[in-house]
Amino acid sequence: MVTKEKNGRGRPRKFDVDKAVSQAMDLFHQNGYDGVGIAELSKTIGITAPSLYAAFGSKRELFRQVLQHYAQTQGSWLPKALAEGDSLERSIALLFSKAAEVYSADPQRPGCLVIDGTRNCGDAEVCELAAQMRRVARETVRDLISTATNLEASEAGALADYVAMVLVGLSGSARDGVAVETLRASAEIATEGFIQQLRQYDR
Amino acid sequence: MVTKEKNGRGRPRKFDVDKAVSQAMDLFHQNGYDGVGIAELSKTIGITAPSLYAAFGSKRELFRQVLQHYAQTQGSWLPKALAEGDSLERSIALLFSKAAEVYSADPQRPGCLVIDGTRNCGDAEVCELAAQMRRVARETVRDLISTATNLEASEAGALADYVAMVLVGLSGSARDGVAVETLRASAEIATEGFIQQLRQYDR
DNA sequence: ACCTTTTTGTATCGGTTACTATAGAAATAA
DNA sequence: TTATTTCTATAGTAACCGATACAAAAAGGT
Repeated sequence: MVTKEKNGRGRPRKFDVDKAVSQAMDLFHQNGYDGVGIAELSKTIGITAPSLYAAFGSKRELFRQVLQHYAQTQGSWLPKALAEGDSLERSIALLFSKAAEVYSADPQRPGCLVIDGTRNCGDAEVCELAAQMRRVARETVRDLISTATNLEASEAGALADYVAMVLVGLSGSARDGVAVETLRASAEIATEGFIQQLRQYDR
Repeated sequence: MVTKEKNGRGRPRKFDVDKAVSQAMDLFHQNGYDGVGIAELSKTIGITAPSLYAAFGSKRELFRQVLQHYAQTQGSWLPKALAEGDSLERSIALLFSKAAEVYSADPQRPGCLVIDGTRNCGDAEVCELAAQMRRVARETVRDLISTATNLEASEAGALADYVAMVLVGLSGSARDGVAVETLRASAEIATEGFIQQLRQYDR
């Protein structure tokens, strides 16, 4: 990590903040934002509630840091997959198949934290945090489509919305317990739909 | 309704049970199972908590009745759409486009209660109730595919899983606030993927 | 009128939620 | 050492969770 706050004068803290964020990420990924309580968080991290609040301010702020950490670790496959393909079709195919694998890789933490971590969440601000990250991801996909083709903005947008819808479907299905191979098969069919529509736009 | 219990001996109840189930359905659809409390339920229905428990037994039992009511009203479009199309391709196209409309018809209750109502739900039994209904829907789709084509069981199953994944994607996207037209466009692309894969299997 | 049955409202149960006031413990700086 | 800073633990806040004990109220049966 870049932020390595130098030790001040006071008593040094007994736990690793980065590790705590990572542990919190796992919990939120498993049970969603509302499904994880301060008691479970502090117990898992191994500190008491006041220490947690001294370090992160609030459950909401902790989740904000968790989302950033997620984007830099678990969620980093998305921009990578988009950059790897040698063509737009291959990039999307890679995106969908990678999603199928990643979303079902850990049976205890299926799906995507950004997509499903705040579903049915009562805290509107927390929902907005995840929504913003989803918007960024959608724009990344849309920009790739725009730069790789000569499509109109509305057409590139429609394709990006379709990609987003498929990712939501794969994440939710993984959360419902659908197996990897099943997910991958659905991802391939979804890829064919994308290619088909792309060619229809492109002519 | 069929069940019209004749008035017994005791004090007559002051509220309509069916109407109460309908109101509870709306609340659960809006905020998910865990997102609705007994206080909100009883306040909306217009009764006190003891009356609610006397009529339904528990929050879990109330939700069970809500799911059945949902299947008979809001969710009845699914088997209808599957039966209406004059071909398998048309049936799936109808299914997806109908889903896009229904899931975003009411901005206050987007998506599907069965798909997203128990997402991140802490009660495992309640999750299983919804999961069972999803399984029934998947089998309905699979049976239609099997009877309409000469595909192997695994191929029909893969197509049914794809259809389920798309429905999850449409419901979740609707819940994320995606507009009707956007949803419909994604549904059409998803339909093309289905048709493409169907033809590939069929040859 | 009296008894039985069922629903009603009041008031509350124990448990959990996110969060914090207070004070002591452990480190550094002077 | 003394003072300052910061973390830690104990204990507790008010509000909410699902679910109830209790008794009065309102109906039918006899």
